Amino acid sequence: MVAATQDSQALSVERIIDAALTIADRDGIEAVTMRAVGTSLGTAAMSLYRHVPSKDALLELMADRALAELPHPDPAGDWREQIHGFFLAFHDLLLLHPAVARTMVEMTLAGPELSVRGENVLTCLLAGGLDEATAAQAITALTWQTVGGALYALARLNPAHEDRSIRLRTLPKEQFPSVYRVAPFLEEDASRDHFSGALRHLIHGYEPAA
Amino acid sequence: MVAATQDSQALSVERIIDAALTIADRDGIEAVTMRAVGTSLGTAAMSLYRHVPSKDALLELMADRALAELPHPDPAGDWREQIHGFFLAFHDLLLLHPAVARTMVEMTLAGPELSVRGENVLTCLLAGGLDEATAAQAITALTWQTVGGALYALARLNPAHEDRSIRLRTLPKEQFPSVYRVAPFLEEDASRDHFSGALRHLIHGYEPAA
DNA sequence: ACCTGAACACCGTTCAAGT
DNA sequence: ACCTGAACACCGTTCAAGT
Repeated sequence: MVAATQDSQALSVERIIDAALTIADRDGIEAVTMRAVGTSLGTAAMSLYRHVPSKDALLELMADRALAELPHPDPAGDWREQIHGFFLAFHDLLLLHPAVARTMVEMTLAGPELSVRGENVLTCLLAGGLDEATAAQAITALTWQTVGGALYALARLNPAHEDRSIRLRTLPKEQFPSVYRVAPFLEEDASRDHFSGALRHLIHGYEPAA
Repeated sequence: MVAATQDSQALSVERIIDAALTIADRDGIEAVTMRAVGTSLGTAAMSLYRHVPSKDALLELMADRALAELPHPDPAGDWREQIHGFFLAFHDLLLLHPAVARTMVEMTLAGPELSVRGENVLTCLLAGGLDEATAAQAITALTWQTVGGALYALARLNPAHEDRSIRLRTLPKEQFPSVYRVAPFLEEDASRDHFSGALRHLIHGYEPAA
């Protein structure tokens, strides 16, 4: 009649995805092991396999769940602004859920949440006057720019990055004059504004010739 | 004068890198284990640790070795052509060495081979009239576009990709009209020309205002 | 019928014992 | 001084035995 404890609550795909995302956001994607997810739900690791076929499938489900927080670009608005806003939000979301960025490069995602946004993005691009071939190319380019930019920002956030800055400064100044001229901008925090600017350049590159 | 031993038994960092790259190119990055590399050289896995501090370090060394095949962009030539040619060659190289593409997103690479090309790329961009901040942004954007594009092409080459095409066609046609309009271009082989075109758009986006 | 402990076939890396 | 087998602390996943 009365459930013994909250931990003994029925297992479900939803609860498994939630638990895995919590671990990933807190301790990183490498902390997401079937044993750890099981333990956090008070069950054996093997019980998860009744609801999820494999760890890879779980990673995809986690990504699609996180992607559900993305806004929907509005084809009625100015296409440049809609595209810019959407991919900036995408970038922000990947920084919040580093595990999703990693999953996106490991697997080719095509979950329901991403599909719906894809439809809207393509509608915006077509409404902006891009032909079908160019729109296909643009959505790919924008996505990789976003995932790449997020991975780059994430790499700079972790401690191991210090090594890289140090290595940059050990390059002989005479042989690397351009690196030294640009270094202050390469070393500055990979900020939201930085990515936002790159995004505007990319969108500008796809502007149909007037 | 000590004879340079062509002796196949003499272990060295160079031979370890070569053996690891051979395995990676033939069987994929997941086949690169310390045990496998050791076996292919006729030694125990543990012997490798005398020449290489860790597996991660080996992966970085492998990437830098492969990157040595890259051309050097020429700051004296037209900057658009030089940049385009260099990143297209970069793309080709990543398709030849899939392991390198993976390593580039896992770690922040800054080996000697990449540093030299970075200097030349930046010199081209500065010569093209980009200011320091924009040049820093552009080299990052171009790199991620290239790595992302290569990973995307590689993902389409492996068998698991079929699932994705199938999933795309199961979307309800009425709710995904734009996806269906663009689908033929999304599904066509991610060819060299496809990437080349995206690269031109990106470079065009960074063209200084006349 | 559902759950799970033990086990399997792997990893990277440590360490002490081998030559 | 060099090398390496065994071992440690992990993985994802299978499977048969438990309830």
